[in-house]
Amino acid sequence: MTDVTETETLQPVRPGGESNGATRERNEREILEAAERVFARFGYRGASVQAIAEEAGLPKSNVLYYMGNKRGLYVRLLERMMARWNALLDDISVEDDPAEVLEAFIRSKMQLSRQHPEGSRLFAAEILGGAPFLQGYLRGELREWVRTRARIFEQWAERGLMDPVDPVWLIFLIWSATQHYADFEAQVLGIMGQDEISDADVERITRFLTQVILKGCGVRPSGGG
Amino acid sequence: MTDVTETETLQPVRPGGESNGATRERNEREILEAAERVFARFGYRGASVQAIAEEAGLPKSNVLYYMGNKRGLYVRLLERMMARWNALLDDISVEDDPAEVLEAFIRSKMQLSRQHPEGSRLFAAEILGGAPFLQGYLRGELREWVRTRARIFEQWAERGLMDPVDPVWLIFLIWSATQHYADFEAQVLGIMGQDEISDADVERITRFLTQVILKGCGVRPSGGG
DNA sequence: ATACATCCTGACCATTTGGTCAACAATCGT
DNA sequence: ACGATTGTTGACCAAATGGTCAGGATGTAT
Repeated sequence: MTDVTETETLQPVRPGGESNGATRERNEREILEAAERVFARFGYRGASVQAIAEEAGLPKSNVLYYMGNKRGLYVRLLERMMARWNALLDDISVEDDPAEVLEAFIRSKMQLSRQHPEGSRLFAAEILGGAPFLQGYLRGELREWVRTRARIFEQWAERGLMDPVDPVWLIFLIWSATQHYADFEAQVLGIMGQDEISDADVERITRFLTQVILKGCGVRPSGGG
Repeated sequence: MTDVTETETLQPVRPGGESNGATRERNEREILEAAERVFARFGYRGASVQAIAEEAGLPKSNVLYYMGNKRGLYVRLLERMMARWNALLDDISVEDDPAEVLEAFIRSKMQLSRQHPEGSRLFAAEILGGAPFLQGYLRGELREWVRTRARIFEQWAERGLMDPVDPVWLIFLIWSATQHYADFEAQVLGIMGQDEISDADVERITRFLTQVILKGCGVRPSGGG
C-alpha cells in the first residue's frame, strides 16, 4: 500500500454521474472478481485480503468495508458459483432423448468451466481441501441433484436406451472430464504447448467427450445436433 | 507449542538403538508425510511450517533443521510425486494390445490416486495454482511422455485397432476420470453418503471406467483379465 | 446551506508467518 | 575416554496476517 504509484493518480472515484447504489455495485463486482482469482490461485488460507485488494486496485480497508471479512467474502463467492451450478440442466425427464441430454450436459458443463474458470478452480480448491465450507451443500442439495439424474439414467437403461452402467459414476466421469480443462488448465496448456485454450479447442474437446462417452455407455447418437 | 501436554512426557527420542542415519531417515519420512497432508489440504501458501510441525509432532525448528526451508520441502514433495508418476506405464509399444494397455493405464493410475491421495491432491493444488513450480516439468518431461503415448495410440487407430480419436484428449480423459477420486474425494464421499471409498468401490469404478472408455473409443476388450 | 447517509482509508493492533541462531544433548568413530 | 558429528529446541526477529476504528471526503435530499 505504501507505493500507490499505479498508472496515474487514481481519481477520487469519479464524483458526478452514478447515483443510487451504483458505486457499491461496481466496487463489489470488482472485488468479487479479484477475490475469485486470488482464492482460486492460492486457496482460502493462502489468499490474503491484501492480495485481493491489490488485485482489485483498492486499499485493503475498502475491501473489508464492502465485504466485512475474509470468510464472508469467500462464502459469498462459493454461493455465487453454486448458483451458476444449479442453473445447469435443471429439468430433465425420462421422456427426453438420452443422447441429447448427455450431450447438453457435457456441453453446458464444459461451457461453465470455460466461462468461469476461476470459479471452477475456486470450487476445486475448496473440495481439495476437504470442503470445509461446502460439506452441507455436498451432502444435501448436490446429493439430491445427483440422485434425481441417476434415477433417470437408470430408467433409460431399463428401457434399453443405454447400457446399465452405474449412473453416479457416469456423472462423476462427465464432471471430471469437463472440469479438468478449467482446473488443470496449466497442465493442459503445458502439454499442448499453447498459451490459451481456443474456442475451437473447446468445441473439439466437447465433441470428443460426447462421442466417447455416449458410445461408451451405449447411447445411440441423436439425429439432430 | 506453549502447551506440549501431549499424551505423555515425550521421550528423549529413545537414546539407544538406531545408529547410522536412522534418526534422520525416520524423521525425514515423518516430516514428509505430515507436510504432504498439510500442503495438500491448504496449498503452498496456505500451509504453515508450524502446522506441518504439529502434524509431525515435532518443534518447528526441527522441521526446518531437516528440510532447510518451506520451499525446499515443497519441491521435494513434488519431486517425490513426479517420481511415482514416471514409474507409471513406462514402456508400451505399438505391438501391445490396446485393450490391455488402456486397462493397465486406467488401473495403475487409479491405484496411484488411491495409494497416494495426499500426493495426488498436492499435485492438483500445484496445477490449480498455475503450476508455479512445475512449469518446466509440464512443458518438458511430461509433454514428451504424452507425445510418445499419443503416437502409439495414433498408430493403433491407423491399424484399425481403435477409433481415430485424438490421443491427447484420451489421455486427459483417463487422467481426469481417475484423478477425480483422489482430488474430489470429499465430493464423492458427500454424494455417496459414505465416509470412505472402499477397495470394492475402487475395483468397481476401475471396471466402469475401463468398460466405458474402451468401448467409447472402439477398442475391443482383450480376452484375458 | 444544512443535515444525513454512504464511502474511503491511513493508522493501528494482536497474532502468525518463515526463518535464524546459539546453546545444549546424544551418538559415533576411534 | 574423548573429540567430532549429528540432532534438538526455545528464544528471537522482521515481515505479513486479518481485522478495527476514527475521521474525513463525497453524495443526496430538503
